[in-house]
Amino acid sequence: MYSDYVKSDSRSFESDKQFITAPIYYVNGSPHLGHLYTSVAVDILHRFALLFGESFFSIGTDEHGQKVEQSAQRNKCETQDYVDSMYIEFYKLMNAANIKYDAFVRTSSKKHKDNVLNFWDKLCKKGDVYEGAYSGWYSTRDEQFYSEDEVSDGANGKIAKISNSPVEWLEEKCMFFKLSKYQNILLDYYKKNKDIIKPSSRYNETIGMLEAGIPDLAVTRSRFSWGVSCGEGQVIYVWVDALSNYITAMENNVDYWINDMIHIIGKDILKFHAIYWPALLLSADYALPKRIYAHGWWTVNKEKMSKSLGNVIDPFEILNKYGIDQLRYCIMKEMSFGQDGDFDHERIKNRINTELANVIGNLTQRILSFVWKEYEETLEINSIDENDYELLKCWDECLENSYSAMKEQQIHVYLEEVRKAAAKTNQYVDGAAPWKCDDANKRRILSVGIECIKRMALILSPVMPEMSKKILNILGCEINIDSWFKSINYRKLDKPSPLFSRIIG
RNA sequence: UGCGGGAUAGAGCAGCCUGGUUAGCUCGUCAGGUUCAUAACCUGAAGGUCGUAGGUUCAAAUCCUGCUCCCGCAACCA
Repeated sequence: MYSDYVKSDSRSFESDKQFITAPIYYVNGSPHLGHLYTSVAVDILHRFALLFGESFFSIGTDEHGQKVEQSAQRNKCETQDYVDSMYIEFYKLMNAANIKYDAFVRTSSKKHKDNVLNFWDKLCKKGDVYEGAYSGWYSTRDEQFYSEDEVSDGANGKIAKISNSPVEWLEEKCMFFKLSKYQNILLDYYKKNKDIIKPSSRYNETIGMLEAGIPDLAVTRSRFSWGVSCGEGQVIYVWVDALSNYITAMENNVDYWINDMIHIIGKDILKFHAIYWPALLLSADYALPKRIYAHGWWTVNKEKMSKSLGNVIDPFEILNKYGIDQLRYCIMKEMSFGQDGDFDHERIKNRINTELANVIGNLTQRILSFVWKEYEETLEINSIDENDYELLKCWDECLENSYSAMKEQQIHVYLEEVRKAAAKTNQYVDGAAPWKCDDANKRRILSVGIECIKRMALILSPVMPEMSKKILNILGCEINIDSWFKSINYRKLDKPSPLFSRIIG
């Protein structure tokens, strides 16, 4: 019966590929919870996709711009030395959080700068870049020009309405990108492809911005030099520089990955990814992204996370405090992907104790230690009854539902599916009560239990790689989806120890 | 003025796009059960007129309109 079950339930999942990107982080400040969150989210989406097919994951650091230059000056060091030291912080975070990227792009690297010039060249050849003299209100802080109706009188002179940052009247020669040319093209495109920008509220926002009209973009700066020079004392606009990191990441495989770009971004950089970037891509004759997903922001105990409030969460500190796997799980479970969420130590603790220690950890422990105590040899499933079948079926559904949720970047839905299946398994063990059974039934029940543990470890491997590795090593399983339908093959177990310890106090 | 997000049991959320089972879930509370397991696990109960007023519909938490309240829109910044 079990072999029939395996046969009838083996299904092939669509094996496609994706090029998934995290933003490149601005090195003007230290890493915080937000950087950790974005990185982990993309890492999970990446690792999940890897179970079924191909995925390429890029991330990096944005190291150019006037503010970086100024920070370096304040710290009295060479700009390159300054960005090197900041880069290290982000690099460390990747290791500390077990982020398995394929490419880490530093915008100050030669490779990237060459690529930016190459990209720039394409825009110029297309005839989308023209020289103009810009006169307008310039904000150093925003690194941006504003028009007359975008500024107002502040206490100490003119300020930009949108950001309240001081502006000064400036006339400078610079190059423009014909962004307006792409306004209607993008509008049409998005209206025909409503599922590119997610969540849908961000789609609406983008349509709104496009309908409001987008003027041509000043894409060079001459007020500072820390960037990619395009001649005559001009430096390429940071966003043109930064966005093209995605091309740099693909190196020689642009043709291979370009059709499968999935950008995961914070909601603050929607405009750059949903409008500027696609326009630039069109200009350079590249394919457009197939998904742009903007996630929400963290508050801390319901307050905005900010330096002045002094409530910025240090990612290294909490990783160290709660554990890597635990924290990866908790921050993803804490908010619906796309919505804002709140960080609260009490809730993290609570979640670790209940969902991880009590449900997932304890379930694993009660089955493994039972088997460890009673059996010397392999426990394979050979016959199953109705209840066993129902339970295994439930895990298959979990797999399918998780798969479709993750196709839509619904990480929280996937995690909830797994938690539900784990709870079902606990119910099953209680109902079957193997501790009361004769040997044949005990073997049957525990073999099913082991199978469930294997599946749970497999499907959670994108979120908690270390925990999964620990279990799957015992059971002799590879981390790919074939293992789901392959029976396990293990020796006498080592004495199992709890996966997650409870946090007391 | 404006833009965006939100309002669902004591707390935190899902569901809303693609209206249709007794509106779900987690935590907490209360009462049982169980002992394989990390004082864990299982069962059951109490607790919501889904912010408000209308509209569309055979049917609305779900679609439409008005209103009220809350959060964000200085800097850092995912």
